[in-house]
Amino acid sequence: MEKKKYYITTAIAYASGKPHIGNTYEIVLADAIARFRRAQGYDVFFQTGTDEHGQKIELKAVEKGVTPKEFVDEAAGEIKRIWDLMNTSYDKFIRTTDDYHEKQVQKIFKKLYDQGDIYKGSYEGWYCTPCESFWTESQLEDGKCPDCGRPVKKAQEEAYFFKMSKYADRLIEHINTHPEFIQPVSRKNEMMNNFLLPGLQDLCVSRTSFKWGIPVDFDPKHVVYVWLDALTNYITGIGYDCGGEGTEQFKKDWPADLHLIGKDIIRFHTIYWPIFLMALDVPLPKQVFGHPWLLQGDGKMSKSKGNVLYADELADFFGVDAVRYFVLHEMPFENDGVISWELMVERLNSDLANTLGNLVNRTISMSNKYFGGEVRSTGVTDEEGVDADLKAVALETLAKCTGRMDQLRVADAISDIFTLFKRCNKYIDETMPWALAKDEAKKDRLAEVLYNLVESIAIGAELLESFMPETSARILSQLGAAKRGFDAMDRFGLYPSGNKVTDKPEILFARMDLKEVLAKVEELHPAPKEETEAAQDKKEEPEEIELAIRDEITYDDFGKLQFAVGEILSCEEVKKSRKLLCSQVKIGNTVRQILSGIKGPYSAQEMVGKKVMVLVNLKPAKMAGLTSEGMILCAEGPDGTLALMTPEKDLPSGSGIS
RNA sequence: GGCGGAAUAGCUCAGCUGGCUAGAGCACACGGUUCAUACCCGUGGUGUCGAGAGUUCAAGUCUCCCUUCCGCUACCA
Repeated sequence: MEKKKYYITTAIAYASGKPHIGNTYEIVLADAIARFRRAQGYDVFFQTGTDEHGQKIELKAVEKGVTPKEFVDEAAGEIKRIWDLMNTSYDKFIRTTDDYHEKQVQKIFKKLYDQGDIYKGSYEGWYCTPCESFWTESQLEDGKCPDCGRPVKKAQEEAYFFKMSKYADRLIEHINTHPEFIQPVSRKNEMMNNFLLPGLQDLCVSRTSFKWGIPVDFDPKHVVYVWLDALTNYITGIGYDCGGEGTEQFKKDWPADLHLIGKDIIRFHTIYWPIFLMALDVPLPKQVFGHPWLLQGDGKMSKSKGNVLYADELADFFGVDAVRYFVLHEMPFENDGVISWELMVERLNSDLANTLGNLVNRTISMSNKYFGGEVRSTGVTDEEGVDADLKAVALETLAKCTGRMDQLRVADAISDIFTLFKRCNKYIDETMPWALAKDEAKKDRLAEVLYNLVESIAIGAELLESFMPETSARILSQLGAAKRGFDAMDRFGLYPSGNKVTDKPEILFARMDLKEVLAKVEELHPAPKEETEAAQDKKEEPEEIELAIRDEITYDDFGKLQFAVGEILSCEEVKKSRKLLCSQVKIGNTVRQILSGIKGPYSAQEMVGKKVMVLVNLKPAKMAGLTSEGMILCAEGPDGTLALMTPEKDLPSGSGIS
């Protein structure tokens, strides 16, 4: 019988630096799902990789004094090293600098252009001269270049656009008829309400402001927009051929069964990606799951504090499987999870060392102590039904896990397995093997109890394989048990009677002392003293601002702007707006209402009484439902600090400028 | 501002289409046990189920309103 295929992907990691534990979470999650599907008998293909183009990488390479290619070679190597360290079983590691990928992206771009989905237009946006980069309105941070924080100016550049709206109706239809397409469903509503239903904007799919990308072959001053480049990895990696047939693998594996991605890039995967595929006449992936994030314990992750957590460091402390267990178990389906050294130690001690490790250890110890390691089924069962209950729990665990995994509720699946281990611990208390051992007549009963335990643990350990492969193998090996396969999980008693467990059980997970761990962490990452931190901040200050001169204007142009001194009579916060303050400003004999985005740096109270410069003949505008009749002028520092512009001497309100 | 979500034990959360004394895990306390990595098992707590009003024989569970938090998104002259 032919196995059913299952194609799963992670997002490809951006090769700009070392991935922290939050980034690493995704590959582990995907690995757990992939392994589980394999165990279920699916023919799994699991792809991951790196996204290696884009301006940020180009800049980082320059900073480092290497070529972009050298830069990404190293970064990709580091990412792959961590993926391997975490024992992830991916089948393919694609890099967007791979030649077959680049070639296909060019062909795709050309095809879309030829069929009219991509057209040449001009792109108006905000240009940062020093960075030579374009930004959209929404990319700006406080109206400044998000990369360097310097001012930007409006400019135009030639660019290619994709006609998104052409496919919008089809996509809406698809999403509505495939409720499982976007997971969790709350994300579906966000995409519908914010993008699809209001109408899609055409997407700019080329850049001329930097070079490190895949060139548009028929117009080489453009490079392909990184997302169009990156997303196609899902098909190029398995042998898609634009305009051709594609490989056998492509025909078999596409469409993908699951794109596993972070919740921050759902828009790209559930709107742009499906539309690109529609334009290429390729079927859509079956499901996109935007998983939540794993956050640092105190929320303030910063390199200077040394509290960024990396998978390799955590693995050094706790072991790979403990880290896998933590990230998989602590991540709920929809909410962000939290990781910290404290929580890590807590989980290790209570779940791994106490519940699981100790269970395996005590069971093997008893087998050795009472029967020289031989585990024999005698069929002497109890009268109260304790055995039956244990067996029932052991036999239902696979079905419970399967149900959870089908819903991508990986954390719950692990909990189900631990429910079995806890049941085993309880079983020991109920049967009290040490008491049975004192009575020679109960020896057969004792043997049966230990057999039931070993068998139950063997079942649990095998189920654990998808999540903690190494631990699973270690337990089975200590028990002297072989894997039976999911198909045989419906039977209790497959552990060969008379088999022997190891005579020297190893500790699976040693308990750790939180204080010791924290002390070691402190040694590795001494927290910088506050003073030095402040000193560092100061050092960064005196950088001179590079002035970007805008287009020259005439005196007449300037004369159009009417400035006057205004006195703030009253001021209040605009409710439900993040930045707006609403001021009543006396300017000469008039009073105007002016809104300004300065809540935060200035409170409503401290505004009152101030004399400020106002641009008075600006066309009134509505903001947050209120009318603003003018603009209060502020100077803005490179870091976004705001300072009201006030006349240096006290002048009556209404005074003009000269 | 628009759309959506959440508010339940000290902490993290379950509670589907309304129905018996509101649950789990962790933490804490007490008791039991000793095979085991001072471990495991059992027992326990006040939970105004965010505030208020309503529908109903009956409401964490439905409706309205309020408050607070969160997500996406727009704006921030």
